[in-house]
Amino acid sequence: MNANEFPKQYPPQERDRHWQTCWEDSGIFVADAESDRPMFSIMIPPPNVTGSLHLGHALELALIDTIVRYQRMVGKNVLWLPGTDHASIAVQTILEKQLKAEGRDRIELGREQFLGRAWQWKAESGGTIVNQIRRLGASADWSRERFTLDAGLSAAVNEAFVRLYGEGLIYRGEYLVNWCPASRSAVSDLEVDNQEVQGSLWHFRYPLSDGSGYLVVATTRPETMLGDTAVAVHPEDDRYRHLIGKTVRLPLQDRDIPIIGDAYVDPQFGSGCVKVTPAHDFNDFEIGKRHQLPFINILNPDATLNAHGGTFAGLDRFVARKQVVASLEELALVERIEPYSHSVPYSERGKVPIEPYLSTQWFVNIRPLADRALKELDQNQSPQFVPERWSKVYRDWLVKLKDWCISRQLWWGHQIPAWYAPDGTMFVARTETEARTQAQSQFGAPVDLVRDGDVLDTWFSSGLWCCSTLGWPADTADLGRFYPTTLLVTGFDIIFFWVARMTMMSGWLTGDIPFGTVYIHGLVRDENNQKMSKSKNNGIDPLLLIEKYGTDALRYALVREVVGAGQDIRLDYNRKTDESPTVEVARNFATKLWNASRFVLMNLTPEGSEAEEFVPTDLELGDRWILSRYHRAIAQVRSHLERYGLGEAAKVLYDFIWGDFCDWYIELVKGPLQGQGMEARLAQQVLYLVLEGTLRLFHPFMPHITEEIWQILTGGDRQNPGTFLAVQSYPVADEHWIDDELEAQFELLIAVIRTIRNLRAEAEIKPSQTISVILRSDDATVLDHLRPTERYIQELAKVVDLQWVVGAIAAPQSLGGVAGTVEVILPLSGLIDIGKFQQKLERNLKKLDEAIAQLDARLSNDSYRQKAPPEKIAATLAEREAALQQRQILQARWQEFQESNT
RNA sequence: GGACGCAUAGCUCAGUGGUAGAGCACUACCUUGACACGGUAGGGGCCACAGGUUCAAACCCUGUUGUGUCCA
Repeated sequence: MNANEFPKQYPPQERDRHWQTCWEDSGIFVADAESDRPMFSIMIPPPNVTGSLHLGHALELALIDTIVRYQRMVGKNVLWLPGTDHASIAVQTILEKQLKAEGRDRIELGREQFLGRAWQWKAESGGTIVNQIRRLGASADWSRERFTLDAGLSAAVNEAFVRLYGEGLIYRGEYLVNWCPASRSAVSDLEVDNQEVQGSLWHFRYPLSDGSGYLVVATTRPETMLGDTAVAVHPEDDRYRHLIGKTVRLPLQDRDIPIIGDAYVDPQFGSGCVKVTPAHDFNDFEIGKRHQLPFINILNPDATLNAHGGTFAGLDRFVARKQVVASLEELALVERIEPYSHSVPYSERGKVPIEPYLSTQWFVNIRPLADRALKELDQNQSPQFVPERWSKVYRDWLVKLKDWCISRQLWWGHQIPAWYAPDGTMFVARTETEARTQAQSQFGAPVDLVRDGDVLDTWFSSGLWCCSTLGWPADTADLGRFYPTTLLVTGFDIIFFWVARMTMMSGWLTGDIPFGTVYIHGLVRDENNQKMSKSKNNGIDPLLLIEKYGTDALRYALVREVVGAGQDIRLDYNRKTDESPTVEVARNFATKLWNASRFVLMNLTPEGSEAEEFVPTDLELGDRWILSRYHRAIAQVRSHLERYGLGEAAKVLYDFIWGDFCDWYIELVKGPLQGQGMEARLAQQVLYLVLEGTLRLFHPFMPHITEEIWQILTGGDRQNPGTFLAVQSYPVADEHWIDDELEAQFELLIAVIRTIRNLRAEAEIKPSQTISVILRSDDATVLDHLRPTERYIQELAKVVDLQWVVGAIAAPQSLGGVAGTVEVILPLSGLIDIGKFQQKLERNLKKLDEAIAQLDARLSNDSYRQKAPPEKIAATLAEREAALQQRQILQARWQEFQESNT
C-alpha cells in the first residue's frame, strides 16, 4: 500500500459522491416485489418540491437511512420509496410572484397556461431537494420515485374522493371557513397560527331604536360592525332582559337589528352586550344559526370591503377599521378604547391575519374516519408510537377533531372531480367521461358540464401517500408486497398534519393502518436552542456542513445526538466560521477509524491472505479480549437498533472503535506485529477480522467512509466495484466469544497500566524512558491472573524490569499506587518532589476513608442486613474489603515516606 | 387554562434503585513509523428545591421553582 492511496485523512469531497453514484447506478437499492424474503418498507415523508434541504430533513433522512441500511444488511427485502409533494399554496405563491414581476396575473393567463408554467417550473426547479437528498447518501429506490401530482397518484386522489363522497363522507356547503386573503383561498384549521397581539378593545354605543338610550358593545375588529345583524345579551341578565325583542339602530348602516337573548353571552365580560356578526365570526355564526339571523358578508376575497360595506366599500379591512372608528367618534358613539392583548389567527403560508369567511367549500366528514383510527389505536395499538408517549398526542387530537375543509381556491393541485350541469346538478366522478355518462343518464341527453374550479388540500393527497405510491387503488405487486409499510419516521410537528390524515384516509380506504410503527424524532435547534425558521433566518445549511466535514460526519453527528426519548437536539454552530464542534467530533471520529484502518492495512501481508478462513487457535489473551469486546458490541448495537435506539448504538460503536480497538488492541499488537512468527500472523488475522466486521457494523451510520475502506481492505476494484459493503450481511454476535472473566482480567490490566503511567507522570519521568516496576500483592492468585499479561504491561507502560512479589516487601525510596488489590511500586532512580507525592497519597487516602465510612455505615445498619438481597450485601462486603486493602497499601507507602523524611 | 417534556461537570448531553459518566473546553507533558482531526496523565459535580416511599433515591411518588413545546 502506498501513502498516496491512503492519505492521513479520508477525503469526503472526492469520495462521497463517487460512492453515491456507484450505489445508485448499480441498482442495489431497488426493491424486489417478487422476492419472498421478509420485507421492510418505508416511505419518505415527502418534502415540498419548492423546498431545499434543511437540517430537519438531514436529521430525518440520516435516521431513516441508518435504519434502512441496517435492515438491508440483516437480509430484509427493503423498499425505501422517495418522492416529493406538490405544495399547492407554496408553488402557486412562487408563480404568482413571478407573474407579478412581469406585470401580469394568473387570471389573465388562464388556468391552462398557468398550469403549463407550473409544470415547467417543476421541471426546472423541482429537482433541487431530491438531488440534495442524494448527497446525504440516502439509499432510496429512485426507480420508484413519486410525485403527488403524478398521473397514478392523481387517479388515486380521484378514487378516494369519489369513494368517500359516495359514502357520504365528503360534502359541499356554505360555511364559515378560515380564509387567507393573501392566497385568496380557504385553509384548514391546522394552517392557522394563533399569535398573541397587543391590540385594542373598542367600546361602541348602539342607540336603541326607540330613542330610550343605548347599549355598549365591545369588539377587537370594529369594521365587522358593518355586518352586524343583532346584539346579544344573556337571557338571565337583569340589566338587559327587558330589552330582548326590541331593536337597536346600527350606526353607519342605519338599519334596525334585534336584541336577542343567548346563553353564550358572558354577563361578566365587558358591558354584558355583544355585537353579533354571523358572517365574520365563528361564535356569532352559531348564534346566527340559532336565531335565524341574516348573514351579511361584507368582505371581498382579498379582504377589501364589498358593497355591503356601504360607504366603506372598496377599502382594505384595516383602513376600513380606522375609518369606522373615526366615523363613530364623529358621531360620539365611542364609549372608550382600552389596550387589549388577544390572539389573532394568522395564515401560516400567507403570513397575514385570517378572516372567518362565508363561502361554499368541500369538507370531509371526519368523525367516522377518526373513530376508525381511534379504534385501531385503542384495540390494536396501531400504529405503535416510538416513543410511546406520542400516542396520547395523536389520540387527543383524533378525539376532538372537527370536519376538514379540503377545497382550496387555487389552480396548482388536484382539481376536485365534480362537474355541474347548467341547472346546477352535481356529478362526482373519477373522470370527465364518467361524469358525462352520469349526466346523460340523469337528463336523458348529453349536457354541458363545468368542472369545479377548486383544488384539494395538498394533505388530501399526502394522506394517501403510503398506498398511492405503490399503485393503489390497483392491486399491484408492489402494493401486495410492501403495504402496509413497516415504519414511518417523522417529526412530532406533523403528527396532526400527516400521520393522522394517513391513518384516517389510507386506513379507511385500504382497511389497513398504513404503517406498523411511527418513530417520532425531535427538532434540530440552533446554537441558542432556538427553533430554526425562515423568519428568524437562523437556519444552518446542511450542505455547508457536508462540504466542510463530509456527509458521514454530519449524519453521525445528528444520529448520535438522538439519545433518549425523542428529545430535540441542539447543534453547536459558529456563524462566523461555519464551524460546528458537534460535527467536528464526528469528523474526528471518522478520521480515527480511517487511521486505524490505515494501520491495519500497513500491517497486513502483501498478498492479503488474512482474508482467508479464520482459524481461532492459540490466540493471545489480547486477541481473545478484542474478540470478546467485538462480539459484545455487535450484540449491543443490534439490540439498540432493533428498538430504534440509534443514538445508543452510535455511542456503543464510538466507544468500541475508539476506546477498545484503537486505544488498547492496536497498541497491544504493535509488539507481536514486529516479529515474524505465529504471533504476528494471528494479530494480522484478528486485525483483519475485527476491522472488516466493524466496517459492516458501522456502515449504516457512516456509509461512505466504511465503503471506501472496505473496498480497499477486501481488494475490490475501486473504480468499478461489483460488490458493495452496502449489501454485505450484518455481523452476528457469537456468544461463545464473550468472556466476562477475561474482560475483568483486562480491566485490572488496564488499571495497572494506568497506575504505572500515573506514577510516571507524578515522578516526571520522560515518556520515552524505560523503568522498573514491582507488582505486589498478598494474594498470589491475583498476581497469577495478571502474570500472563506481563508483556502488555511492559510494552504499554515502558517497563523493562517487572518484578512480581507475593507478601511483604521493603521498598524505601519508591513511589507507590494501587490498582484493584495490586500494589504498584516504582523504585526511584532520582530525586523527585516527595512532598507533592505525599499530598497526592493523602488525597487518595481521604477518598478511601470516605468510601469506607459510607460502606461501614451501610453495613452496620440492621435493616440493611435484614432486607437487602444477600448478593448485594456480599458485593458491599467485597467492596469494603478491597477498599481496606487499598487503604492499607497506600497507608504503608505514606508511612515509609514519613519515616524516611524524619 | 389544559397536555407533554426538560433541569446532572464551564458547555452539550448520557445515566430504569446500590452512592457519578462521555465529548468539548481547561492544565501539564509528548512531533513515539496508524492518527496533532492525535497520545498520556490531571483538575472539575450537595445530580434545581422541598417533602415522601425504601435498608438504600440522580433514578420511584407528591409538591414548588425555572424553562421549553403543543393545544385552547
